Order: sequence, then structure tokens, then C-alpha cells
Amino acid sequence: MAQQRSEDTRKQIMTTAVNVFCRSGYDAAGVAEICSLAGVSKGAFYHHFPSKKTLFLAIMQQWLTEVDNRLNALRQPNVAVSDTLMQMAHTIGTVFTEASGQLPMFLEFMVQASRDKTVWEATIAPYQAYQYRFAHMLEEGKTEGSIREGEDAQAAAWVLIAFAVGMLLQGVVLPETADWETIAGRGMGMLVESMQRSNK
Amino acid sequence: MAQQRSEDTRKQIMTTAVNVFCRSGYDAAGVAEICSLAGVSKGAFYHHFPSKKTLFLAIMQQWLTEVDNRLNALRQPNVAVSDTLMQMAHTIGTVFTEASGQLPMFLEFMVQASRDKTVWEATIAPYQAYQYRFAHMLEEGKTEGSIREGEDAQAAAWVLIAFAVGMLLQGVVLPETADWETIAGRGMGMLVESMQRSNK
DNA sequence: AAAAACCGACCGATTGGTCGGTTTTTATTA
DNA sequence: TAATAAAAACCGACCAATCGGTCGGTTTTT
Repeated sequence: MAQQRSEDTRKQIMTTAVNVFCRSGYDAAGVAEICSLAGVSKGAFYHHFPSKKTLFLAIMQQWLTEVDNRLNALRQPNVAVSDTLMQMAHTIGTVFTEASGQLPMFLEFMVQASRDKTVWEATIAPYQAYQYRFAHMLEEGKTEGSIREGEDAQAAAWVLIAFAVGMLLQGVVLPETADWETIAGRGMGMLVESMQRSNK
Repeated sequence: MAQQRSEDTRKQIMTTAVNVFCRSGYDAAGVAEICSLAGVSKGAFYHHFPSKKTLFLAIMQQWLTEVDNRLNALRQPNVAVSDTLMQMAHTIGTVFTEASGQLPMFLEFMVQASRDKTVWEATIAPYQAYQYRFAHMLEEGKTEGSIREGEDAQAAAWVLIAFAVGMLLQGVVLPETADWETIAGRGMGMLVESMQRSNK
């Protein structure tokens, strides 16, 4: 292959950086440490990334598109919206066991987004897109019949995301404290149940 | 008063530190900057706090007891548990407008707890106490009649906390993006509604 | 006069980032 | 295919800036 080595080095830096960022956080993570663990010199690092922040943004971008793909794959036609939501809750549950090592990265994204304007702008757009997608899905559920008319799709979408975010955060801070997979399912079940029935 | 000046200095350092921690985060916040903004010398700082981490823990402790008091004040006898929960959701909503400036501190607590063992141990106990209290409250709701029998109080308590945490986090990262007060109410309404009715 | 509170210059360690030079890959010839 | 020059990738010693924390001395309170 042509520029195979260059690509390998770049990937190596990024995957190593994820681990270091997870363990130490963005600020405490040193470029020198990342380079050392990645088996790469500082020169190579700054050849691929203009700055530490650029590396962070690259990792974030990759993560956001990954999540986007997962969500796309989950939503299938001919399946009731309520069932899709339950399936999503189950997926969140599996994330705890699968990617538990990389979970703190999610926290780090939030923290940096709340502080750095550049990071925030890179986060806000996809994040709102998630909300938009959920709201759209709920509207589908209405016409389809699995979601009651009268439900405020916009607000409900935010509620769903808040719950998901809260679950992820608890999984990061309190792993092994509870059976998060079961709880994620129960919580989503409660929300879906409420959206199905007519309230009064 | 006796040691009035000393007390003033200590409070001044703590309140200033909250602002700096919120803006820059724990790692990026410099002791020198905190001292400068607080109008206090470094000598005074280290006279009151053995280290930066000690200061952080002191702030956290104060925050946790504050939350504890709020929760205690909210739970009144002779009021249905479901109503208390709705009242709590409303309180969360007001937090967004009241303490929006200090909200990022909550994020910082989570981040540090997930990384530093000392901070984690100081957080985990009160946090689980919250869950225990909610579970207990839900059990009360059962005997009282406002919560259906059969509801898993332990799991439901975690769901409630996850939702609250997620709401707070969204308020930090995306202020002014949505009417969080309304959404907090709607989400809690959904959860409470599900816990009231018998599902199937 | 003793003790507590406070001051700020100073220190070793570490940080993100730079830069002149070397090695490896690619493109272009003969 | 071999030789070669240009470009890309990589190296690591080095730097200015900043960090948390110290300490001998001064001021204020008891």
C-alpha cells in the first residue's frame, strides 16, 4: 500500500490517546506519555496532529460518526418505534460491558465541550441531530400507532436522551454498583409505557 | 468575633475556587489564579488548605450536604410520594436558572470521582445514599397507595437518579437550547405515571 | 509575648510545542 | 531495473512557560 505506514502511525496515536485520555483526562494526559505508549516520537505526533486539541477533536469526530452509524443501524422499517426504543435501551446496556474501558471518554467529551468553544461547536451539531432524529422517530410512532397522539415529541426526545446520558454517566462513575443493563431496560420501559398509553 | 478574618478568607477562597473550577476545570485551574482572584496570597491559601485537592474535597463536601438538606426539606409527610417526585422535578428545573453558573461544578465532581480514588470514595457514599433514600421513598409510596405494588423500588430509584443526572448534564452542556424546566417536569411525569398505573 | 494569619519570592518538576537533522517512501529518470 | 532526487515521515534534544507547593519572614490577633 501507498502511505500505509503513515496511516498506521496515525491510528496508533489515536487509539493510544483514547486510553490515556480515559485514565488521566484531557488536561492531565501528556503528549509525551501518549507518544511513549504509542511507540512514536514527538516529531511523528506533531507531524500528524498540529496540537493536542486537534487530536482530541479527531477522536471525538470518529466517536460521533460511530454513534451515528449505530443509531442508523438500529432503526429499521417495519418495526414498531416502541420496539426500536427498547432495542436501543438494550444496546446501551451492552455498551457497559463492551466498551466499559472507553466509556470515560464520553465524560471527557462533555467536559471539554462545556469549556472549550471549539469542542462545543463540534459537539452541539451532532448532539442536536440526535434529538431531532428521536423526535422524528416519535412522530413516526404516532402515525404508526405505537405512540399516543398528543405526546410532545420534542420534549419526549430530550427526555429519552437525558435518560440515556444519565445512564452512561452512572456507568462511568459507578461501574459494578448495579445491574445497569437491567436498569436501562426498566427505565426505557417506563418511558415507553407512558408514551403508549393516553394519560387521562 | 473571634477568628472572623480567618473564616472570611477561607470562604472567599472557596467561593472563588468554585468559579475558577467551573470555568477551567480542576486540572487547568491554577492555585495562583484562585489566589489572585480571591485577593489572597499563596501563603494564606496553603495556611487554610494543605493542597489543591483538599480544597476541592471541601467544596464537594459542602455541595453534597447542601443537596442533602434540599432533599430533606422537599420530602414532607402527608404528601403523596408521587407529588413529592413532581416537586423535585420542578426544583431541578429551578436549579437551571438559579445556580446555572455553578452547574459545571457538578460535572467536575463526576469527572474527578471517576479518576481519583480519594474523590471517588468521598462521592460514592452520599450518592448511594441518595439512591437508598429514593428507593425508600418509593416503598413508602407503595404502602401509601400512590405507587403500584410490583414496582422494583431499587431499579426505579436508579432510573430516577439517572434521569436527574442526565438533565443536569444537558443543562450544563446545552444551556438555552431547550426549556429544561418543562422537560424535567415532563420526564418526571412520564416516570411517575408509569409507576402509578399497573402495567398490564 | 505568644500564636495565628498572612505574605510573596522562590523551587524543582512537568507541560505543550519547536526545530534542525535523519530515515524512509515515492516519483522520475536512464 | 537501477540510480537518483524530491517529498513525506520520523526522530529526540531542547525551550519557555507554568504548575503545585515551600519557607523564612512580617503583620495581626489573642
